[in-house]
Amino acid sequence: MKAPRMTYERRSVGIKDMASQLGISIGTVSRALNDRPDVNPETRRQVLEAARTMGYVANQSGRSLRSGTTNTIGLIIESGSETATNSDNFFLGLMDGLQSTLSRHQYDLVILPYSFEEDPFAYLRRIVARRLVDGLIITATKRVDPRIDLLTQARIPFAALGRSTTGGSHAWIDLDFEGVVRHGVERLIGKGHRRIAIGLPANDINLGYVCHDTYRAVLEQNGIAFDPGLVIRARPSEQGGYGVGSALIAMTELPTAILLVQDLMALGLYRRLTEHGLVPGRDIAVVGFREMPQTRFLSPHLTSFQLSLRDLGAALAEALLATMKNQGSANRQPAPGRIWPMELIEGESDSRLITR
Amino acid sequence: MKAPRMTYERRSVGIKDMASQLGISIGTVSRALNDRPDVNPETRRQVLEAARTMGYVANQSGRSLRSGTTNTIGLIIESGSETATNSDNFFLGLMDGLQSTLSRHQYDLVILPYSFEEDPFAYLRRIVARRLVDGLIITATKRVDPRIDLLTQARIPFAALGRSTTGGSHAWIDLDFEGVVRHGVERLIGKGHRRIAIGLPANDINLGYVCHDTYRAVLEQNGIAFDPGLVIRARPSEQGGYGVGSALIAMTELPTAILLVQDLMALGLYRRLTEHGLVPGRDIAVVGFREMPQTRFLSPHLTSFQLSLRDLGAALAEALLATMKNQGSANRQPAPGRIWPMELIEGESDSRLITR
DNA sequence: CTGAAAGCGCTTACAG
DNA sequence: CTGAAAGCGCTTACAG
Repeated sequence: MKAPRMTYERRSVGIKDMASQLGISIGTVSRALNDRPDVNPETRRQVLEAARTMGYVANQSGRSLRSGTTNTIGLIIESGSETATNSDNFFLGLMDGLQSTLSRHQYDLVILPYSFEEDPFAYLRRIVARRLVDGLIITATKRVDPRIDLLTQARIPFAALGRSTTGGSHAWIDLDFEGVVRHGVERLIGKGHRRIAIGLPANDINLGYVCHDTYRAVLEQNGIAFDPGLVIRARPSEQGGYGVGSALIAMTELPTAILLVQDLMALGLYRRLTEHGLVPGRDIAVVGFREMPQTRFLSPHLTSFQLSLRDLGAALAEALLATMKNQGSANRQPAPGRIWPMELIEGESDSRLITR
Repeated sequence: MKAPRMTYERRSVGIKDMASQLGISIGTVSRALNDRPDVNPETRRQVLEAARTMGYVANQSGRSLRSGTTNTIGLIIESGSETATNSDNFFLGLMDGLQSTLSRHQYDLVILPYSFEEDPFAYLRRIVARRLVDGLIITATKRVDPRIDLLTQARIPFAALGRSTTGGSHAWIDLDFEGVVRHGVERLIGKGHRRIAIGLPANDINLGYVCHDTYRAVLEQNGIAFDPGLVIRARPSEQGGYGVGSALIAMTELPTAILLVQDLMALGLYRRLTEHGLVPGRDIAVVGFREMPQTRFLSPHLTSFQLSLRDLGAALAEALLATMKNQGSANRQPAPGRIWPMELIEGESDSRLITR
């Protein structure tokens, strides 16, 4: 009543092959391979040698089924959406940092993309139920995000890129939007600007609030009246930045400065200003958000903020690994959230004094 | 001698829970869930209902171990390298097309990133041996690529993005570099250009050959002597394009036109030309390679070639699925290679007549 | 149409 | 230090 071998053609060398080749039991092979202490050094040597020559690597399904772990961490990202298409090199940089840190801890990274047409919650539920991964990094975290409750309940260790009001003690890292807005606005005020506009992405409510509030607070702390007309919301893309440019031009009086809180907007803004005969840095001071390959070539050089995506990825990986270690222990520590600092890089887009 | 449950905390509902809840055997539960024909419709209904309410999804490891398949397709990409950082939205677009086609065939897509510091061959070998996926898409295919032999030997179905001289009958799709060069050069000749430079990526030998040969052939077919001094090799990035600009400027006589066979080069070239007081389209005709978000904003609009990344991803998925179906059947068809056409989009960067 | 049972490839507590 | 054996969660040929 032996079930037929379904995978005959693709059969690769298994632990039994190793054992019979070496004339020892599969248990010993397994122990040697998994660095158990109680193995004769010579036996271990032979096993490792045989694994190398026979090309043996443990079948992950067998291993996972038995041990309950997959040694795999998943990074969940949205594919195909406008945001994703534009966030492009952000994720590739992040992946690199995640990857290098995780592999040092014997974890593999897999990226799990869900289409923007799909329900992110349903997708995540499937991933969780299938037990594909030991831990997860979620991105595009929403202000209210049911995925956080799902993962907490399922007791899957995870770390979130982005703050949320959902949940309470999960690990997260978010970019320092307050810091960017505060630093940017204070810098412009310091250079004598009083009419300072701000360009915000229209898509993410949480980020929008954070930036808006900080912007207003910094102005008022400096005795400048908040003018809601100077808050411009646009899509998080070059196109959005172009729209920000149009909005500026349409104002009865052009602000002397603008701060953008989305990386790609600067491209469209520069283009719109140039089309209109305005020169960034001469006619209006511009401070951008994140320095990236595309903005590095803007002329005049854009003053903006820098972060190491690789380091951010590494920090996310560390946060997740800490959660996983913590999960096992008796007295759980609440996982801390963390604000990721960004460093101002001075360009010439806001260096000149502008008076009107 | 029962092994202790290691995964107590994270235990989720399994097939046994379903069976005991419904008062039937696990075999019947499995059959109902897997759409076997020989199940009482009412039983099936109850099972599906219970799966929904209890949140049951089959554990992938159990399933894989038994069936020998994972229902997962892997896309292998390099993370962290210069190429990857710049290829950015290319992969996100591709993923979207792969994803949507694969999910229609009940496959999940996972992205398997390897660090540029890692040996791609060793990485692939591990993936293969662990039996993580049922099929693979490999990218950044080299002219001579040992990965192809590895996968062929291991009998893992795969499709390659990019041509190779390695292997013979595997599925692959490559962009139509000949077509782009032929079309681009002929177009420029048609507009009266005789001194036409070409900017090629310095990194990929195969692509370099293909483009170089086509460039030369088209020129000679049109009675124009090939001048090796007009072939400029540079890194596949904005920086590289900037260097191409410098090389042009350094020539004793500026060519009247240039064709770039890498998408990002146009950005750097525009910048370098502008810095030097030259206007693309007025002082030198420029034809770019692939239209992408970053080049869409160049002024004057860049004449370049367009492709749908989503469609390309879908085609790669189809090619892989055909291979997988084929693998089982008795008389194997050789999997065909395919050249992916790109469509010229007219801009103003090469519309004006330039005489010197 | 359904149940009982084998077995996929591993890891590991236990006995020696 | 090693072997024999149980069992992780499934799928499926077989018997009824």
